[in-house]
Amino acid sequence: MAAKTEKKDKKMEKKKGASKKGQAKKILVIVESPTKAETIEKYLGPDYSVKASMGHLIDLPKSRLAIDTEHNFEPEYITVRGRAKLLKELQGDAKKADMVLLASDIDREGEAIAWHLKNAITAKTEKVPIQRISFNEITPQAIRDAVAQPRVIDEAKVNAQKARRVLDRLVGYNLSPLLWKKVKNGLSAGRVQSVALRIICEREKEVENFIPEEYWSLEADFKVGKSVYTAQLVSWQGNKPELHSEAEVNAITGKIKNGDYVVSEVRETDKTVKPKPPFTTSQLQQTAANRLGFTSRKTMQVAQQLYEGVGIGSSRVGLITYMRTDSVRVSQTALDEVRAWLGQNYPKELPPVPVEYAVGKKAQDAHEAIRPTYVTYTPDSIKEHLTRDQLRLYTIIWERFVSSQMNSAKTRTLSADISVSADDGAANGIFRITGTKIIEKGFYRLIKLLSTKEEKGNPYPQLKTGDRVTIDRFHPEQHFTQGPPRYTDATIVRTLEEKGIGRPSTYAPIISVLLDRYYVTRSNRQLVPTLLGKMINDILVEYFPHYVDSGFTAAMETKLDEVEESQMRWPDMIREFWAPFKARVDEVGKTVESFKGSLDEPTDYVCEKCGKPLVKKLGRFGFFLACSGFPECRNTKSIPLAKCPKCGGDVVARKTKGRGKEFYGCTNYPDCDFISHFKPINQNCPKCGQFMVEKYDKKNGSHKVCINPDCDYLHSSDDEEKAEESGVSRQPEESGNE
DNA sequence: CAGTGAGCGAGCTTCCGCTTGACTT
Repeated sequence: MAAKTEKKDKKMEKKKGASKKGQAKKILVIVESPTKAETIEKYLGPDYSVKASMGHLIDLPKSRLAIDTEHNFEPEYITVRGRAKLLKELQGDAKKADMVLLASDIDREGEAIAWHLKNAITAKTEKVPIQRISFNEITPQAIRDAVAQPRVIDEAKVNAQKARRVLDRLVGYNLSPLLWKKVKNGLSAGRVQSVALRIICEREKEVENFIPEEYWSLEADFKVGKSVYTAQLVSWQGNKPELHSEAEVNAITGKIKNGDYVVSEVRETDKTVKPKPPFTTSQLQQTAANRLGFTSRKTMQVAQQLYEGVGIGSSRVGLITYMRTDSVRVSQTALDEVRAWLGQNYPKELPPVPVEYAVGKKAQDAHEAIRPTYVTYTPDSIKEHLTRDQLRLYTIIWERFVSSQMNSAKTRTLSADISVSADDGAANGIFRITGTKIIEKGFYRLIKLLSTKEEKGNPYPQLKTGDRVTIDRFHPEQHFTQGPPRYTDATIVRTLEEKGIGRPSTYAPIISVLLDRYYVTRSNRQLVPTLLGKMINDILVEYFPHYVDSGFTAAMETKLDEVEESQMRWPDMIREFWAPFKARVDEVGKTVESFKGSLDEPTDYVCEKCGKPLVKKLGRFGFFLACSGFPECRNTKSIPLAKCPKCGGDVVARKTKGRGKEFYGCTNYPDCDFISHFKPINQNCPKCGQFMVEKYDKKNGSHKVCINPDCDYLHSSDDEEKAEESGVSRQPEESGNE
């Protein structure tokens, strides 16, 4: 199998020969993650040696298709570039061992990793027995059980992975070159990224087509004794009020301003609020985005740090379980621990039996939920050892897990209707006051960073039917209907997960690839497709609608299940897909005109050399402005992002020589040395008029700051607040499990 | 803190999913 690099390795093998010292032979266990290897080695003791493969070592080559479409789609596997050394080490270790236990993850990919490892080891030595073990939690008991029940590799599962891999390769490596030919070199398309792009583009169309409409709301303050309550007009003449203009509002207030107001009905309803389940990867990314302003990528980076561990005292402590998971399952050990901790600290909020959560249908369930490894490390107790970002992410993980095993909260909502008849008696309206209070705190006692205003309650009116109240003043307010919100990291990840597209390990990279290809830009946290992105999407949707649809992935998964249950042979599955797909690729390649040349985006900028308009183009280094008079006029310039506060010139994006990190400098350099490491946002400081930037730093997270060092506008603002201001807060925070 | 684009060329780009460092500043 792993043909390519093996030949070279064989020579080395003979020289090393018999094991040197009288080292006692051991059982070699191979897992995927080195952090896991460390932990498991501790659990298993001195007879075992645990090593990590760090994911796949054997895969398709990057440089060519490597699928024999003429002969049963046989893939040509090679050792992944840069992994030969590690593979050789594992082969060497295996040779010295008494037995090898392949303990890669329990999902499709893990089974394939085990299979490749087995082949690679067998190619070296056939003497060592190789078996497969699996566990889906890292606890001493689970590991011991797994070791006691070794099994053989599940070939059907491996075949399902092979089919998945081959299918993705065929789609990606056929569609991408078509785009190079028809649009531009270096572009890409694939089963997952193209659907993500499509989802974003379709939403953008809705945003573009949305026509805001004016409407008005009418609130009123009422005095009851010394208290003042704000109420909303909910009914007028027996109907829900639809107010389109100030005049309509004034017509109402005119009629009722001297009316009699009496409480006509008071209702109280109680609601049980259940705690949310512990985090999966997708939920963690969503919550960290909404609460902390983190991108998916940043969430995963910080989570990785917590997983690998931080120095506490003299030792390194892994603070959370594995961060790439689709399951909310929790080990019995962890349940016992959290219940013991709650018994000590919140005995009244400890339910008699553990709270259970259903694992999602699509979950492969190879790992536990993301939870703190030790509940006793409360966020407060370890805050000195963590950076601000680590602490905040750890805090939401800790709060979410601990609260998930606490009692539900109970809230009571009072809704009081205040009726008014118009002066002439011919009209009537109802204003409604609502107030909520918490009557049983339950898990609300614990959560702090995760709590919302709603959970904290709001003023609870003391009113009963028949009370007379007096009007204090009206607050008419103008509004405009809002279009659908653009996707953010949080909402695109939620949507992809719902549709079964992508995996926990790929949610963040999917967003990154759309940004890297310039298909999408991020603007105030929103994902906005570029002209290029829209064009690519239009092409794919027009010519390959079936393959860039979430239904394609769903159908694929169904068939992979059949392969996994040995009801279908994997080459048959691929063949079924391949014939029509390939025919379509060829046809489009032959018949469809090139789109090159229609990529330029008109702008309002004018060429200072020849007076013609400038157009926005995409080059190897991103977008830039070029004269539409090309080739007569070859003027080009960078896109101005803001006015330079030092000299009034243009601030543009630049990349450093070394690794191409973006920064923002004045075009008048070297005459003007203004430079900013932070990207100007399309907003000027209301205090001093200079431009503002979005800053990310360890101390403050992400926040808007005025670029002027002498101006303190918004210097102290925090991401949590910002996340709510940024216009995306209307979107429900997480997938509705209410 | 350069220069980017299109025509002949020449060779390269690309997928999804599993894992970390090794790079810079």
